[in-house]
Amino acid sequence: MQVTTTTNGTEPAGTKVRLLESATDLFSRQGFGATGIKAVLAAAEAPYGSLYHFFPGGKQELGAAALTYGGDRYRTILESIYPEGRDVVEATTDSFERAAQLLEGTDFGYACPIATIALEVANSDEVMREAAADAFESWLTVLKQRFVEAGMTDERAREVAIETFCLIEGGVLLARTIRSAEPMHTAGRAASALVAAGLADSAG
Amino acid sequence: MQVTTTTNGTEPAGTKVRLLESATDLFSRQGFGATGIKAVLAAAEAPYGSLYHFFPGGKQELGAAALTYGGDRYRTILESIYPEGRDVVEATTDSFERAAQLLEGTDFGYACPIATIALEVANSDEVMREAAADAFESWLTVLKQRFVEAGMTDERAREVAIETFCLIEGGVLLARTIRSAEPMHTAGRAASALVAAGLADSAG
DNA sequence: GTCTATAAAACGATAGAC
DNA sequence: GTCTATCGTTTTATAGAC
Repeated sequence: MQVTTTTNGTEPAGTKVRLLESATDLFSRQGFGATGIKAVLAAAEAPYGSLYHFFPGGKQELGAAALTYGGDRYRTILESIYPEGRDVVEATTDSFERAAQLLEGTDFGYACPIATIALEVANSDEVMREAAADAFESWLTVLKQRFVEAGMTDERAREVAIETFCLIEGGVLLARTIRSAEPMHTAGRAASALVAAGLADSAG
Repeated sequence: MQVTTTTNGTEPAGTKVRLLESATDLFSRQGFGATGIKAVLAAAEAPYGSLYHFFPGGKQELGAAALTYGGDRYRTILESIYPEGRDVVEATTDSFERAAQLLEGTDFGYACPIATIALEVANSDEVMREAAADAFESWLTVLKQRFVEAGMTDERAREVAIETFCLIEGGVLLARTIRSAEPMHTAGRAASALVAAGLADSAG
């Protein structure tokens, strides 16, 4: 009787989740290629062989699973920042301010769980690239849905979702590199303005 | 009599430049950690030891030099897209369309020469992080200068420069990951609108 | 079923031949 | 001054002990 199909078990699931959390954290902050599986195992306080037990496909399978895991986690956060009914301009401003605080609070160590890895594997690993693409699309879907509920057309809502995404990802990249939260504040104001413009256009 | 101080020499400089070009290309598309120096040397058709001859500091020095080299090259391109006197809204639209065409023309292999590496080293290699930061700041300076010349205040010009940067970098990240030029077109329209808004505000 | 000890390969770096 | 052959380490992956 196999119980390794779900991660909802009582005891044996713990190691797998710790592995995913460590992998998401290390891969996103140091890069996928630069992080050895040994470092992931050490951070998760897991024995060597457990990686190949939970992820028979080795580092690639762990990488793809970490992208899915990190993508799901941030989607949940996004849904909590944009609860149904909340003013979307306000929520947008809030999401950038939160990211800015997180960056400053972690000495600019906070990183997008997907971006670093996505840029590395976009042209070299199709399996991982698709996992990253699915994660990004799930975020865009959440944003689009909220914008539609706020009154935008489907087409306009997707555009504004993409604009918001680009500003936050570009902001994190610049903020981490120059070690300043300035880009997050600036990008946040621009995103809020674009969301407001999208609402105004659709309201005609 | 040493002639290794400049890269302008007749024959011996060729290898160094080829090394920098290969490094910039491979590091930005596959990642710094995932790319071995052997692969860089092979792409540059340079013998093994030449790397340590031109870059005694090894891989780190090559990485930092590649960031400076790639940063300078794109700054030159940026200056050609935003020549003095050209309408900055038009130039902004143009820069995103060019990036979109480049992405489609290279099967989404085109990548920012800095972004991938910057995300990898932002929290692990201070020397390379500073090289990446200098490159980004040099691009922002070009944009800001053109925006000031077009009539924006210093403060507003830097803000709009940052917004444009974030949209293009976020756009390239998303486009490469989902293998579609859609984000570049969408981000381009948003950037042009933000530049136009910046001009209108300053003209107020 | 869980983990440790080992193997084969690739890495960055260097010493020394030309 | 230019390059090749080699060193020691670290990497991923596996085979087999418990």
